[in-house]
Amino acid sequence: MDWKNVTFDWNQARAVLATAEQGSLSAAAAALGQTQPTLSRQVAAFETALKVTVFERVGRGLTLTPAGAELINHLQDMRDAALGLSLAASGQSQDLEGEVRITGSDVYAAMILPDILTQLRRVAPNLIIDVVADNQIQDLQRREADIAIRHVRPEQPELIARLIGHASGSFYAHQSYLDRHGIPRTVEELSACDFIGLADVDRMIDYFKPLGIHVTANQFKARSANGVVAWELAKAGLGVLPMSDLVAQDCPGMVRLMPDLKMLSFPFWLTTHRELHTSARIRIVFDHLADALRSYVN
Amino acid sequence: MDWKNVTFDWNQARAVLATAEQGSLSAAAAALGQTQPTLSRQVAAFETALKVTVFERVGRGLTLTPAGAELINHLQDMRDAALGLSLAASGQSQDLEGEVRITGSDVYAAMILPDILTQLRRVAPNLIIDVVADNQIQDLQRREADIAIRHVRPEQPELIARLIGHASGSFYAHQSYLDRHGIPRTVEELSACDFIGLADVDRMIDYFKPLGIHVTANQFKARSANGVVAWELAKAGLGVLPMSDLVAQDCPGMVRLMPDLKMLSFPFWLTTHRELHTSARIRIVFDHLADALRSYVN
DNA sequence: TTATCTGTATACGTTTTTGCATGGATTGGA
DNA sequence: TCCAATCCATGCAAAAACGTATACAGATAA
Repeated sequence: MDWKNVTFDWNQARAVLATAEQGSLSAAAAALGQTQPTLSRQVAAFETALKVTVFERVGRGLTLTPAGAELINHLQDMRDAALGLSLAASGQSQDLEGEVRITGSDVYAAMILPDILTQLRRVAPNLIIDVVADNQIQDLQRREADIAIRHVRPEQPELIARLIGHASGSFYAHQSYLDRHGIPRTVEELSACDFIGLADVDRMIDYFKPLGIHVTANQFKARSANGVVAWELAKAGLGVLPMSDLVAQDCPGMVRLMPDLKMLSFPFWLTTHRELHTSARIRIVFDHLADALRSYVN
Repeated sequence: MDWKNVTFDWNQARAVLATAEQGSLSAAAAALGQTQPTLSRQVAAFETALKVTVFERVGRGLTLTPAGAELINHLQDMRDAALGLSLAASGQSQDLEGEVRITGSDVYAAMILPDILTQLRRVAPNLIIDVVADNQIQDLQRREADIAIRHVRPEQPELIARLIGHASGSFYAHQSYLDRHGIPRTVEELSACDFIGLADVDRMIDYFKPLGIHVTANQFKARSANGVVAWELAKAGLGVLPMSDLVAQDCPGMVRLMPDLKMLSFPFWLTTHRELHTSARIRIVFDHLADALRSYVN
């Protein structure tokens, strides 16, 4: 590597960019937390060093010369890289340590969060992540968790919520079940299947009705309030279970039933308490979760 | 724009990258033209400012920590942008002025160079470009030109030559000619066409023979030693003319004959004299021509 | 026109950064 | 084991950069 072409003063380059974007040396100085004379000298020194007149001094304010305009894109590239560096560094910072508690349904906690947290480990290795897997919604204001992944918007206006996107769900059954009972191709055939029950069978029955699926409680031949267990029951061929497509799609042997059936799509909300604004620790986890979940949903 | 995240010392960032890539503070200092204590302090200050331990001091030499490794890509992005800035700035430099004489065949000079020189104007606005359009090969050592675009490698070993790539040629005729005489679909039919003559008709006849095209001098019903004129004669429908596909492809009305005919492909050489090594003026034109021609050829 | 506001350039004392010299520490080979 | 080579950290004086204060210039409005 030949460094000779890169030994100009990079801080002066930043000063030039700030001046160009802010429109004046004074504004740039304020933005960068320096003084106007400093910016003035840095910009002048940059022009001398690279032998390019970047600005035309026209009375009050400076104007970019055509030569300067050709350089701006490169300066912006430098700034963007510096911004990326800053973000990465704040993740790697030794100061960024401590515990962040994330809550989500047991299914998401078991099926989706591990991958995301593996990526997060790279970005912020000193954080300790506590995953609270519970289908009951935790109370963020009482600090039962710092960040919640839920399908409902929180009611409390004190909480900060970000809509990640919408996910869809479908009915799934294992191939072994379908081999024995046939593949249901209509809502009527589906209504005759065995189902796996989640926490509240009556709520499930009510939830199925608008889809045209009419079942009775005794069709729920296997039950578990734990979503992961219920999913395993379905994988064992014990019946049909509605499941988020996100979770189900990578599961071999499980067949998505009636793909044309329009199941309700449900929103993905990421919620946290006000400390998001003051805690870099929580912010970086929140932002990373938002990014990662968004890429899962889309 | 919020500059707070970017106000760390960018020169320190460069010091960190150089140290990481060179493997030691001493080597980095030598590469950057500074001293080892300076680098030592810059790296330490960077680590303090961003609260990241980038290097592990292990006896002789430093080793990147995992946290540091996460930052290297961003640092390289910054460096790459700085390099781009440096190149652009050297083009825009007020010092980069004077004349550069480029020679090439009249066809390339008229049909290809203008576009390339328009781009070059943006990159190096203070240069004066003199285009020597001549089908005779100019003598670079006698400074009849600074840079030559040719299809032959220069014999003199004192000259610097770069192979740009290979271009192909084909026979072309105007639609109006083909309307009158029909489209030749075999070498025999092509051998019966009228041709446009360039400088030396006998050499053209010899050149056609290995392709299976046998013509006589009196089939060259129109002639010009000037390639652009010959091309215009062909566009007027006066006959068939072999032409570089590069030049011909964007010419409406001109039809490429027998696309399956394997015409010889010819190399593109960019040649200059030794001053390339000492003149930024010539170097930037040479490099820009090489880039632009390469994108034309490929 | 004049007063005022906004913005840039320069002088000067202070702070920060740099290079030189040096000491301490580790590695590799005699 | 000892020596030489290599490399990093630190003290100190010189050099460079910075901030404060101020002077100067164009734009705006009374």
